[in-house]
Amino acid sequence: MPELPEVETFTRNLREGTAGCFALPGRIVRGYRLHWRKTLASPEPQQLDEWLPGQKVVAVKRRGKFLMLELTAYTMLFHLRMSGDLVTAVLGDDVAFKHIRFELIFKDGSRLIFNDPRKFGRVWVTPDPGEVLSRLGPEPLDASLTPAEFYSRLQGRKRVIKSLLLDQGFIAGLGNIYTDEALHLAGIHPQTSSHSIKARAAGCLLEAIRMVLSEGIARNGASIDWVYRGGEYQNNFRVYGRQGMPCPVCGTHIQRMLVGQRGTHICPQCQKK
DNA sequence: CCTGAAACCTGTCTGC
DNA sequence: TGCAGACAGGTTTCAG
Repeated sequence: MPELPEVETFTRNLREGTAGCFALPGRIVRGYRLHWRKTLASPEPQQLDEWLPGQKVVAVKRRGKFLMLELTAYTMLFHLRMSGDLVTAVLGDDVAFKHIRFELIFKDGSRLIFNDPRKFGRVWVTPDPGEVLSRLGPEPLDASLTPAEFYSRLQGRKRVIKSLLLDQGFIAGLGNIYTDEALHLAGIHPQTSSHSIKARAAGCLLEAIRMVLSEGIARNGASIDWVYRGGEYQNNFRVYGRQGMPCPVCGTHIQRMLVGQRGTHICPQCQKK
């Protein structure tokens, strides 16, 4: 489900609290419950029995599409993949979620619930989060990624631009929605070879990526179907899911195509090869 | 190194 | 109403 803006929204809510979601920092872990074995990527469950009790939540952070709970001596990482959802509740609450895969239980009886219908989501606990995050590319919103650096990275690869933007090792956090939106905003056809993008266009693309991600964060992410709720960015889509509808820039009908086996939405007028 | 296909899963929607 | 098939915000692995 979620891309960078949606994970950022979860992160902010769990760090600071919001209506219907309480803040995690300061809570002490009592234990956990694992309802679907594969959801726990690492370590083995018996290792968690040893590691988790007594750990305090020190901070809640995001890196790419990973949400990180920094504990006293370990880091717990969540990847929500296609349908993961993180919600808070109190022990004993009758929770309406039908697909709970993992729960983190705190000493005060509160709990963090990982609900995930499609079972693609994963949880890691590790003393060194670098083990899980080492292959990620740069954060798109981090100022240390300069237009010159971004251009140079594009030049170093010879791939279809949309597939490259979806590659988390190239840049971390973009998914199918924000990639389509950014390419449209930058006026770049998704099948353009990364190698052929000029410095000026690369600068536009980086700027477009930052615009759509910032706007997504400002609107608490995008809610499209039953999976994720609470976001408003779906009301600002320029092309995603709008096949047959007019381009907001020129009025041409938006087309849907496949690029790297992913549904892709373009304005054929604004995004020429 | 690059691409496409398949696998991992369940839920929803469309068309017959 | 029932049912098959397509499709879904992601990532990994494998064949060519």
